[in-house]
Amino acid sequence: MATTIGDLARATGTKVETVRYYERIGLLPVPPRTSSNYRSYGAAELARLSFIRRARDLGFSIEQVRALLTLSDDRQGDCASIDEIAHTHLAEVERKLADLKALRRELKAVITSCKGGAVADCRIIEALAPVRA
Amino acid sequence: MATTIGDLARATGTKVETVRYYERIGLLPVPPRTSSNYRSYGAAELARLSFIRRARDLGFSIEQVRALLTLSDDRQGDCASIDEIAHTHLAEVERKLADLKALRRELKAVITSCKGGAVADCRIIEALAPVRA
DNA sequence: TATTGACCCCGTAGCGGCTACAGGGTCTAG
DNA sequence: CTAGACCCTGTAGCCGCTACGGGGTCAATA
Repeated sequence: MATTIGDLARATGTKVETVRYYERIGLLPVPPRTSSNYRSYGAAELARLSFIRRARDLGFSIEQVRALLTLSDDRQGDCASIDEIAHTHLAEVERKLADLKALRRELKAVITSCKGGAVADCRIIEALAPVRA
Repeated sequence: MATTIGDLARATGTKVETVRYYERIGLLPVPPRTSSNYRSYGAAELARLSFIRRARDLGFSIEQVRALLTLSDDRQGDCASIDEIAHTHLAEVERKLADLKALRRELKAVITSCKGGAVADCRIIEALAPVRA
C-alpha cells in the first residue's frame, strides 16, 4: 500500500497543507499519483521531508534549507558551503539572542515597581511615553 | 507651519508608510487635512506615535499596543491591566529566550567538527538527516 | 517663469511560512 | 448504504509592515 500525503505528514510531524506547500515551492518533488489522483510517496520523500523538518526546527530559512538540500545531493562535493550556511545561521541566532536579552532587560526596567493604583501614576505608562515626545 | 506626515515620521523614527498603516488600522487617529489634502498633525499625535514606537520596540504586538493605549487614556483607571499586559509580554520574551538558547545549543552540536571534506562525510548533513528517516 | 526635486496622496500587492477555508471527490468500515 | 475519514484544487488570511505605480503639490533655483 502506497504512502499517502497524510501518512507522510504524520510520520514527520508536518501538516498535510504544509507538505503540499513544500511541493508548490519546489522543496519536495512532484510525486506520482494513484489512479484516484492521490499523491504517492516513497522512502526518499520521507527522508527528504524529515531533513526539511529538522532544518526548519533548527531555524534555517526555507531558502537555506533549499541550499542545504541542493548541496547535500552532491555527495562528492565539498562541505565547506554547508558549514558556511550553518555558521551564518548560528551568527543570526546569536544576534537574536543578544537582541532578546537587551529587550528583556528594558522590559523588566519598565515593569519595576508597578504596585497597582491609578493609571496616571503608572510607571509603565510613564516609561513608555518618554519626555522627548 | 503644520506638521506633515514626513515630519512626524522623522521625529519618531518611523516610515511614512507605517504612519499611514497605523492610521488605517486605527492606532493613530484620522488627522485633519490641509487645503491640498495633506495630513496635518499636532503634539498629541507625536506623543501617541512615540508611545506606539516605544512599545513596538519593546516587542509588544499591535493588539497589545492598542490595549495599552486604550488603558492609558483612562488616567483614573486602575493600572493592574497594564501591569498584566506587560507581564504577559515579559513571560513571552522569556519563553522565546529559552527556545532560542535551546536552538543555539542544538545548532552548535550540529556544527561541531566539520573540517571540510566531502559532503558524504559531512557531520552537519548527517545530523540533519537522522536515522529515523 | 519654467523646471527640478522633494515631498504628499491613494490603492494594491508583496514578503515569509504557513494555515484555513470552500467545495468538491474517494475509500473503507459497519 | 451511509457516515466519516481521508484526498483533491484554489484562494484568502495571518502579522507588521514595505514597496510600488501613477498621480498631485510646493519651495527653491536658473
